[in-house]
Amino acid sequence: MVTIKDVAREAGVSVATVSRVLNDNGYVGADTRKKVMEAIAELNYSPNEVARSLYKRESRLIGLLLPDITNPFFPQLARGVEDELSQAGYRLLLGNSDENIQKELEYIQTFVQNNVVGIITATNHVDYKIYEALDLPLVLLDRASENYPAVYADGREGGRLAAKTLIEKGAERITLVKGPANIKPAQDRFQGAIEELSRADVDFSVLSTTSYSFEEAQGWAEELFDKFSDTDGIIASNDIVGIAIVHEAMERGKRIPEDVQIIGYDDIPQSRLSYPTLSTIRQPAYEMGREAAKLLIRTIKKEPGVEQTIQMPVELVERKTTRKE
Amino acid sequence: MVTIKDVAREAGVSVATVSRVLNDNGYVGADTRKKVMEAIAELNYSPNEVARSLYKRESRLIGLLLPDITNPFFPQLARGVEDELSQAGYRLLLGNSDENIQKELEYIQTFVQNNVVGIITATNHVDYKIYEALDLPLVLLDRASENYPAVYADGREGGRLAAKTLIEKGAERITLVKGPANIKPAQDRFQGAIEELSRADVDFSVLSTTSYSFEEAQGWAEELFDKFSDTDGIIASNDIVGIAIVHEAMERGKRIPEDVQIIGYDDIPQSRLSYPTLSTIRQPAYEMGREAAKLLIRTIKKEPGVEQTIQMPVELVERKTTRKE
DNA sequence: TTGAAAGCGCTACCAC
DNA sequence: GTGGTAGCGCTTTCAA
Repeated sequence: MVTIKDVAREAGVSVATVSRVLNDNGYVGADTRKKVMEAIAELNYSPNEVARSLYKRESRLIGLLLPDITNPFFPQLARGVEDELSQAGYRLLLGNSDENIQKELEYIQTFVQNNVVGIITATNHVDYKIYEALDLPLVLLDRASENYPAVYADGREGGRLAAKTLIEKGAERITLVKGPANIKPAQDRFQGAIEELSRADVDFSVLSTTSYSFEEAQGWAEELFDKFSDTDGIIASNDIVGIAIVHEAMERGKRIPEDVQIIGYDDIPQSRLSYPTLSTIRQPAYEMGREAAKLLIRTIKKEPGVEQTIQMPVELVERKTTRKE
Repeated sequence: MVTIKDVAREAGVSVATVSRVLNDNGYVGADTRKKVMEAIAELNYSPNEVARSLYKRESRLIGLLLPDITNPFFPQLARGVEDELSQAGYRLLLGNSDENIQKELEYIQTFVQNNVVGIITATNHVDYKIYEALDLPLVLLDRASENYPAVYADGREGGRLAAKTLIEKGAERITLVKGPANIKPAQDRFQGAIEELSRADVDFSVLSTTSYSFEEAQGWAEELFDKFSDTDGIIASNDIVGIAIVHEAMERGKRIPEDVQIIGYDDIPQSRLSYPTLSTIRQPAYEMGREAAKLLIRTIKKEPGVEQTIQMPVELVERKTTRKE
């Protein structure tokens, strides 16, 4: 490993001087600087971030905690975060929590141990003491909170929009799929839909589910049609479940959208590829990731007047599983 | 921040002793150990990984470089890597390269700067000098190489299997979709398919594509049916493209698998959710991630007799886009 | 404008 | 068994 000492020796100066040119602060004579630059190039030196981090008590690392990167909504978020962060010179320490508080604690701890300068987390456990005790910029992603800056889309509004859409498009026996109880955004959109449905003059029923996953989505779809075979409008808990429902409806020979309309949530990339293509409520995941990163960076840099919360717009994407008029 | 000094003071011992109980090496009296443990608990101390890393010249960090986490094949790999690694006490530094050598270089450099103990990379650029110069355990994931340990599935065999399957199931005018030229595994499976197709007594044509992405998959599918409207068997470059093709075939009123059979590649989770469900060549992505992590850990620990290469089995998953007999 | 040296938090060597 | 201390690679006073 080539260190700052080697560079100093090569350039015939002290390490202090090398450090100065490295960080571009303090006075350095033009020719000295040149010598140092040459030595750096010559030795192909690049500074040890760990030593820097130790001295300054802060690294260029940021911790990102996500429930499960395997769920297609999250890679979008992650990518948004990364693109913004890496551009600003930060690197990402990634953890999957599986919504499991234990894992979450462990990751947060190792983030701290590694001197991260900030944390972005999609957690349902913000109110645990570990977050309170955290002496670090924290931004919530895809989650709202009273106590921390957050970037999220308005789930309640999204739920309302989904319900309203189906009602307007003439669905009369609506089935609402309720996502996992422990996932906050799932409940928000559910509440929004309930609100709108209750207000309107339609029959509706609720299918309660406990996961968002590919593995089980098929099961929920089957259960749905077994229990509510005459439903003519389905509000899915997310696009994965939505796509599974579309699939199951086709299997059962239902005509979409004539017999049954289906609306998803999230607008994950593959919802454009289902057959028929899935109408859905879009959350701008990639942009949310970027915004969260930007917000975090501004907080880290202590820029004045940084907003506490960014609520991203939710939007209806009409495709082929809802009627046209 | 509470440091080892604070613990030492609290426990009335020296930092050396605290360090010994922390690392569980050297002699420590039972009662002394107890006092130290209590002090640690009392102060809620956890050691600074950065300081450790600096002294030992190695961290508990591992760099993972992937082309694009947004492509649904990679989260599976990433998750496999993470699950195995985190269990062994390592944490993940993540980077997306977009197959871009510049970004790749930058990430590798920051991995090194952060004292990672090893790197897992899915790169097409192994032969660049940066990897050569790397004085770190490296394992390739989803890529083969003569020079480095690697975990991958046999793309050639997979390509053959895809072609063989379609031929056996009676396709007579096969269209083979060729993936991006710069992506090694895409070419392997293509070559395998070509090989098998050439050997058999069938007509076939090739559609050349330059991406794997959701955004463009739809376009490739349309182009395919525009150019080869009478094809009765399609070998997709991956499942994304496969799903897009299934979708487009349905749009065009083709019966699947009667009029046209389609076979994908990868077995990403959503291929079970297309309509009809996509037959495909499965790569065990999650397991590949795990194996890569295990291999890396064994290399780091310098265990004797570590295999250089793990070739994972490729497997036909028959679903509804291929005929039954 | 430059260099010497302290110190970031930790580990490991050497004394006792 | 335990403590003192050098030193990991760097940045930043402070003096010169």
